[in-house]
Amino acid sequence: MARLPEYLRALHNLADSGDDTVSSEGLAAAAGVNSAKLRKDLSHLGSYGTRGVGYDVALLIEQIEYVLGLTQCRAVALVGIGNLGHALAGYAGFASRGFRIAALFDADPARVGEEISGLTVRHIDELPTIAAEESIAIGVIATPAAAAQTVADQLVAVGVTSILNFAPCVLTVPEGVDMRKVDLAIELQILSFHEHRKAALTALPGGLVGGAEETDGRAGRAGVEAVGS
Amino acid sequence: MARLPEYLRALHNLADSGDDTVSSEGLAAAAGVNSAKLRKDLSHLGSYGTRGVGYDVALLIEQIEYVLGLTQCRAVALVGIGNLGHALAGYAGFASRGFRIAALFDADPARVGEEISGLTVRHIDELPTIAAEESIAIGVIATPAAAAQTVADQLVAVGVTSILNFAPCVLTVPEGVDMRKVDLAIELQILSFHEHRKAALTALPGGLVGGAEETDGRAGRAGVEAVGS
DNA sequence: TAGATTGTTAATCGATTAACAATC
DNA sequence: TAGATTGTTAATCGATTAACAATC
Repeated sequence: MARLPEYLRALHNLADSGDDTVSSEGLAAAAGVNSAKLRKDLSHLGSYGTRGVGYDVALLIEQIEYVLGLTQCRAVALVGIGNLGHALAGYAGFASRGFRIAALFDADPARVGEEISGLTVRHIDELPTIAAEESIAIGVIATPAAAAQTVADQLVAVGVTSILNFAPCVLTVPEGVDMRKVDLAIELQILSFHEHRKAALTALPGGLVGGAEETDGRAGRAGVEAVGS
Repeated sequence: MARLPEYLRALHNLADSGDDTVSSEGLAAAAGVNSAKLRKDLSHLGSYGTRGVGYDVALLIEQIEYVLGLTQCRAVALVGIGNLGHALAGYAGFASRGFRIAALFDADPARVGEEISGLTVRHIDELPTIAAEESIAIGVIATPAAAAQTVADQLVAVGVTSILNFAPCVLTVPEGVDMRKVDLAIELQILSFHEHRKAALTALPGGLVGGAEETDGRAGRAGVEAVGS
């Protein structure tokens, strides 16, 4: 299911290129996955392909958008207008994919009142009022870690049941509230691990260097997968 | 392995609280995982716990940092200094967790020369020179999708073997180059799916409302897991 | 010794994927 | 009909987790 958005993006690209039909092989390549996996994923949506032909691009876009609930534009509240919050507020990719940033909040009075791409930053205390006015569906937390749990509680209190957390901490929410997390530093740390591993491999006594890079790479990956990467 | 950074963060919090020992149960709770999973993960690093006592916080931090290769500070090159690039360049969370943003690049001459938190934006053509000077270990791509593959190729050409991609597209890199992807719009689309599902559940004919929320929530989750979320 | 907690086993579960029958 | 491609089966693989022996 988490792969449907990736398929959707690939399908939009295909539609823009003028293709109106695509095989599982072709779409899988565009989305960077195995074609059997793609067919299995799509079969969960129902049967929208034609054997011997492929999938109708426009129809599949329609179906995936329906399943993802993208046929209605969802209102997003963004809390924490620091560096990252500023970037998210101005990120064009949200609007172009069915989301509307409907309100910006911060706890710092110095930031309240600032205008960012057409929206005024409100104080977090105004959340209940504005959440009702704008029927906020999704909350995005871009505050420091210390404030994040309080903000999550406030979002839940006004009825938000989907939260995207950028703060580097674990948040607790009630059953029924969906929470996703993006931690930029953790992404780098995972890459750092791979760097470290690759460095260790090339330093191995008797290890091959240069031309044998591919083979080494494969061996290294297998080792990583064994510890659960 | 992808969970080690999360454990590390929890351990740092514990150390700051003055704890010098922690049980698998306690650390698992702080990191938001099952304690059996945590013990299994840690056992892959070697045996650093004491039966009947728990784990030594300082020792475990040391071990995880070693495995993740965080004992050396890694130099990061950031390419694409738009909205998101600005935020990443100023993000304090990188420096505090063992990474140094060593260079900023953009292809737009209008952006070259701008100064952001002490660094001057360079033209992407200067990448080969500066990558060598700063021994860049990790590349971060925050360009529009259309430019991302070219940038990835350029990074690979100067010897970067770890890339974090924020552009909403699939990138192809040679064997041996590690690639991670963060797509902010996809995160929202996944939340949108859950919103859609929850709305469908409450609208079910004969569906329970109000007090039965928890039970509904569980049923909903089970249904989602069945389609592979 | 008694209590606590790790490290590991083994069972379970879900995700992946090759292969192929169904069918356009 | 022949070729192509889906939808599904079944085998495989890895990840999760309860349970417990080892041991501090």
